[in-house]
Amino acid sequence: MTGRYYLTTPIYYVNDAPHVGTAYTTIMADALARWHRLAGDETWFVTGTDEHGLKILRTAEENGLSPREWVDRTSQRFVQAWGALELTNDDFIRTTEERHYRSVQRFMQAIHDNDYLYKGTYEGWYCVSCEAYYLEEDLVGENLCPVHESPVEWFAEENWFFALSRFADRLIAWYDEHPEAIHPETRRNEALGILKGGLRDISITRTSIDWGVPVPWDPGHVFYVWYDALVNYISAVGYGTDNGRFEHWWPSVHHLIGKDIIRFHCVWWPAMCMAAGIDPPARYLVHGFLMVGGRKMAKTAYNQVDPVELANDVGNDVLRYYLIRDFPLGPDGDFTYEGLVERYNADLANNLGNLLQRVATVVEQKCGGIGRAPRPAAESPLAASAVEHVKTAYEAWGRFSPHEALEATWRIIRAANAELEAVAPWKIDPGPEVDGVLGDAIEALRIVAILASPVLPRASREIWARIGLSREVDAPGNADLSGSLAWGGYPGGAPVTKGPPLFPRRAAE
RNA sequence: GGCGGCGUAGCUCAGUUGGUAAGAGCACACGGCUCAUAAUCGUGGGGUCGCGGGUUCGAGUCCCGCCGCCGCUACCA
Repeated sequence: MTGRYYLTTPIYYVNDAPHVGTAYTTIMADALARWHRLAGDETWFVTGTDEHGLKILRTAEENGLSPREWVDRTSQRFVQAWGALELTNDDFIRTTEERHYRSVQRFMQAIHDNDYLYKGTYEGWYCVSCEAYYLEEDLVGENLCPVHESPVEWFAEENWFFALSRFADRLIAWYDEHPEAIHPETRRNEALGILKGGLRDISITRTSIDWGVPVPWDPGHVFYVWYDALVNYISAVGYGTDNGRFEHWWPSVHHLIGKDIIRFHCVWWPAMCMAAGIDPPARYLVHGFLMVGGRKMAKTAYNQVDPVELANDVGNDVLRYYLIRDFPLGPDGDFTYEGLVERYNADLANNLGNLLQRVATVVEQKCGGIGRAPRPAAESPLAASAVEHVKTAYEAWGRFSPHEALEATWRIIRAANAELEAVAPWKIDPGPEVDGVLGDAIEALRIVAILASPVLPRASREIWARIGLSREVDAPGNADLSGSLAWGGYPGGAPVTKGPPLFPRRAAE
């Protein structure tokens, strides 16, 4: 299924620090991107930061910096966090970049040219922190913002409106024709619910500030931050600046988003695309929230865990494994340190790490440290189940269900442990039987390393090194059912080396 | 209020269009093994599938009502 795979995360608001919630989204995206590279797809993975708006302007002032200096500094926190977590994004888009300005202006100009914009007046109670207007009845206490409980301000300004209301029917029709566009289905229903409820035009420019992308046909206006932000998905691949490149990647895009921003991504954004005359994005992958002790890991809360600190503590691979194995892409999940340790000990230390260790020891004792080739599929008791689980894992990745893929992958590990137990090569003299079972076990490790590499990039490389393979475990195209993932790829004759435990057991706390 | 979703073993969850599947992993108990990170392998206990009705030869699986939790409700990531 070699194809083109353009994957995005939301761009993160630069005033906030990276937290486990944003790390979850970005790590999930990274794993999906790694899988698709592994499957031989031409892959482009982009994340970035959202850097406009009044809130940023004000915090910059509070810090005695120009907005430019402020966002240069704060966006680095994201660049550094993703670097520390060894994420493999191909680009990092910032909404304050020149290329983004040019794309936004071209894009909005196209919408304007197509007569979907008109001038109107908007006034109401405005919360600077939310960058949003509120209806009077939604305010709490003495004119306080319902989210921040801080005073709102009365704003009245003339701005440009986008005729979103004209797109409800077209969007419904489009989603009818593209039933796979939103995953999982429950989120698709939510989006359709929004559409069927009817849409209201929305104002998309501001005159009250100048920290934003200027409206090209009306000096003094800048685009409202949300509208400028969504365009990142096309500015990052050259819309209006490198159209050949844009057409290469669009619309074969997958937007990974949280369930809270469905309205913007599944309603506003495709409507904007239609208005500008380009295809709506092909697919949305909507994930749930990580909760801590049953509570939403809100970005405004103080009970946040620093994902880099956590990763430094437990290891990048381990954090990745926990987030991807324990939280299906869709529902909410409860993030706990205990859960992480439990998962780590059971799957990584006891199953995978220990399998590698015991195999290395027995190969050393019985085979002089030289790995044996696996038996042919027809003769190996392990092969049949391995092949089946490989297939399941492969398909699960394709279904955006990496947690299932990992579950299937670990079945191979269990089967390998069971076969070792059944034959007990450590009890018998060197010979064909010992060679066969050890070859099978090494072969299982080889295959598992490939399948797990999008989630455990470091450990997978280490496993391949220890079983004496020199090629890259994550070489593009290695996820190939009839190629590298087929039974029997381990050549035998390579040195198998023992090393320190891959994943030492952690004491529960 | 409206719309949508959820409620399955102690925990996290699977359960296609209703019919021998009430399951997996973890945890727990017992047994085996000792190559391995007190790891591993085997066996087992345990669930009225939120509650109450209904449809059906047969319902976690469909319908109605109720209870509990959650999301969205129209410019908060």
